[in-house]
Amino acid sequence: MKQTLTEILLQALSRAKERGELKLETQPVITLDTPRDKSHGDLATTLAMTLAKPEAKAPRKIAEIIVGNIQDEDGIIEKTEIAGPGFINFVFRQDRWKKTLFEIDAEGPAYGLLNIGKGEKVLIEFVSANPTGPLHVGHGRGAAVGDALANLLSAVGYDVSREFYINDAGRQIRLLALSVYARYQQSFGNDFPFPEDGYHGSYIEEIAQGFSKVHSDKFLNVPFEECETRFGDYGKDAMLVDIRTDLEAFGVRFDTWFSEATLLADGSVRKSLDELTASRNLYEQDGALWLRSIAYGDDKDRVVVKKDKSYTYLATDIAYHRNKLARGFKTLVNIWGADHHGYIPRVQAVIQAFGHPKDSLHVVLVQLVAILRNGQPVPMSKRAGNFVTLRDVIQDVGGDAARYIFLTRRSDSHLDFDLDIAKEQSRENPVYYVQYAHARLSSLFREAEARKLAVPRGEDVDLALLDLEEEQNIIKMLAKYPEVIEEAALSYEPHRLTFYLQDLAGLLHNYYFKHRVITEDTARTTVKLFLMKQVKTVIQSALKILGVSAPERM
RNA sequence: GCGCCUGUAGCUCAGUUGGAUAGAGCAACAGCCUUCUAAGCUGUGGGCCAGGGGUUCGAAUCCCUUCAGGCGCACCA
Repeated sequence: MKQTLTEILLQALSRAKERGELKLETQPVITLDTPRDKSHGDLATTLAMTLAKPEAKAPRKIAEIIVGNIQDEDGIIEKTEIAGPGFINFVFRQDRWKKTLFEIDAEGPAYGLLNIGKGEKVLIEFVSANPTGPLHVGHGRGAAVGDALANLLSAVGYDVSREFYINDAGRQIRLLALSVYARYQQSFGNDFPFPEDGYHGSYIEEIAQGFSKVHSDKFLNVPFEECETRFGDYGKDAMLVDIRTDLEAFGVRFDTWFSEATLLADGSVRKSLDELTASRNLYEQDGALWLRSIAYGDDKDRVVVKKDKSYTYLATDIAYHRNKLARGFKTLVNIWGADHHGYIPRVQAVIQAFGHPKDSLHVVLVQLVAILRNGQPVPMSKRAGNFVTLRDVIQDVGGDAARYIFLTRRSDSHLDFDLDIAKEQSRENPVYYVQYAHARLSSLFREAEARKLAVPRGEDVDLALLDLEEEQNIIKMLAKYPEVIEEAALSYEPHRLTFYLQDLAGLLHNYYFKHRVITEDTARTTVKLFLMKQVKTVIQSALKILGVSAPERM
């Protein structure tokens, strides 16, 4: 709808130019918005006002010229109106709106899906939690946002892969190994000192127990240095199983689990650094090897190989991102905790050093989640083993509610997750409002079936019978769905979809309360059922993208 | 000290990328079930969009500045 009107306006502009009524030295961008106030029409443009200055004419005058040149060959416009300082408001003919109902009916679950991405490959990396402890709520937020975003990008035609990057190299794994080793020793009564900065959570004891079940006391007299990888691998694998289980319970599945350690093992890191040295993106100074990140907009150059010849974290990240690009992904999306924001320019520098445009890497920052209990913040420290796990939250408030809470906020805004409120108000949680709308519709169709009413198809209905204002509003909301999908996907903001759903469900509840769908009037019943069918389709589609279930009964 | 994010109703948050009279959900108050699910609907109250300055036809939105909160500023990962 927006598109056809844009074309009509473009034609009007070129006609005005031909006639010499407008100069149009530069082609203006045509923006069309849905006005807040319904009396301002279905769509409005500020075109005349933006042209006022370059044309040196009064905005209303320009608006008149534009309107005078509009040719509406297909007859979709009911009314055009110049308002206020120079808005041009358009009202569409009602039958044009109603066509969207046929579209939805014909396309079913495919309604709203677009092909902006044209099958281009996108890699979205998210969660990527260290395999040294269970997932906490913050990871849950990242998982919800990443998964919904992946769904959105698929919906607009990208070929999306989900990836979990496993930080299985480096000091934290050694620390994990030592923590498990210590608990292992202790479980046999040995007075082995627990590392001060080790992982104190009770899950370490469980891992140690699991280890002794497999290996019994075989390693009791082996010094840590000789069996570090044994304990490290065991602990890491156990944690990964845990993490994967939690994510699946949360409805999130990854296409690939990418191990950092393999980058070191197969020489990728060395190869990447050689490549960057050859392209003069690395240089040596003070015995260390540096990346020229300043050249790409970072505020300082960064060390990749330390004086002692060991790699920094950035070195493996260089290899990792090179690997991503080599796999043919044109767009890389990384979902990071907001505390990593300082790291963005560095990685964008890496991308550019490999000859790719800066914006082929898009980082979505997700603010950390503050957990509240009894209105008080719960201190969280992974080392101290004191934190609220994702698993706890799923058990407490349910996966659907948790996902929805995460997705009802812009990802870079702070989030207070009050456990008590989430639990107490779980029946009044906004997610139920939307799900309830779906359950009501399902129930409606069960009732229709019980009365032997067929689910109507396009050819059976007379849309002229949809004459209520509430019905108009619902239809217009349904027509907006593709735009919402597009905007949410292209701005990487899945929360927009939750707000849309909220609005749509609100209209539905209001309509459902005021008007009966199934009545003695067969023709009206049929067409109303037809409308309801399309609402159900859209709610289902949107909930699916958010990763929230659409229950048939509640 | 430098940088990033945030500041909108009592609370939690949206705000169509600069548009017309700033919205929703909770919470509060007053109503609505004989009829397709009341996890719903209707109504009321509630605002110096943190403060100040600027840009222009027009600012919650862009720029400058002050204040407040959070987070970063490693040859850690």
